[in-house]
Amino acid sequence: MSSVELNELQALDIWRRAIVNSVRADAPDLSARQMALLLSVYLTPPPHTVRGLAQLLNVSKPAITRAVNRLSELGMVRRKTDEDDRRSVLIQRTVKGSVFLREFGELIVSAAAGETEGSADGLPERY
Amino acid sequence: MSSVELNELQALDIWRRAIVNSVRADAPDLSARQMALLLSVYLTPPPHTVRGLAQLLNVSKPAITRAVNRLSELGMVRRKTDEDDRRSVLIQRTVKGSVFLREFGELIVSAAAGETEGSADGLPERY
DNA sequence: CGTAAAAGTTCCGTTAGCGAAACGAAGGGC
DNA sequence: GCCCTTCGTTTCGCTAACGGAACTTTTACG
Repeated sequence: MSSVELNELQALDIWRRAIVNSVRADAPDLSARQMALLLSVYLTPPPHTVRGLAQLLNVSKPAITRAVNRLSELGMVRRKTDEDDRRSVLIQRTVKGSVFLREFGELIVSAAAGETEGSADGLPERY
Repeated sequence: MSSVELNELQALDIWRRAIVNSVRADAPDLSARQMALLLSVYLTPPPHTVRGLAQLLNVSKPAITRAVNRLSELGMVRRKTDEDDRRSVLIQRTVKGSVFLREFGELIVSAAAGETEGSADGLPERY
């Protein structure tokens, strides 16, 4: 089961509901880069290094360093030097980050659930 | 048809694919606030005022002004003073914003399409 | 009118982020 | 040991964004 069929408008509207609710709830105002990094760390298999993430996101290494700074200030990610190659820094998950993403996932799910039933609140036909 | 059933992990993974591809494609690095504003302007019925958006997103009016500044520099949104109440400024859609969101919608749709088929590239079971 | 309210912007000091270049620390080859 | 590469961070000058107070313009109300 669990088929995932969407047209663009539905998809965008789900995205809108989720992100609007997240902003309303006063969640940290993460940039697209920061969010992409966070999700990559949590949803793709480790290890995650600065250079790997820079390559994955097609962004400079300093940009990754800064995003990791921000996310680790928020406690959503943690640095650990790789003992097998002490030049490398491993970006690791934290409990706080897991909690944040779980809640964010719930936000998306309920946004998607609200989307199809009735499609209540007058969306425009075009955009 | 077009049932939208998701569990949290699927939802987050779709979100990840979409946002990672967007970042990789060198799309403007919008913050959550900016994205929420953009989507609200395009997907909910007008009129959209600074005041209304501030209330919708639960942020201050200056924060909206700044987000509109950024988005209008990018050409994705336009200001128009309301002739019926010249204190108000209407935030309007633009062609460029429509194009951006259409592409972004396609990104989500293909992220969702790639999600279920095979679920190929080893996601971790937990997060 | 005249004063109050509302709407949006601008100012203030501060903080975060940018790309490019340079840097120190660690590893690999020989 | 030595050199060269790799890895991540730091520095540089600069731009964007922050919250909050103050301000301008416009409207509403006596």
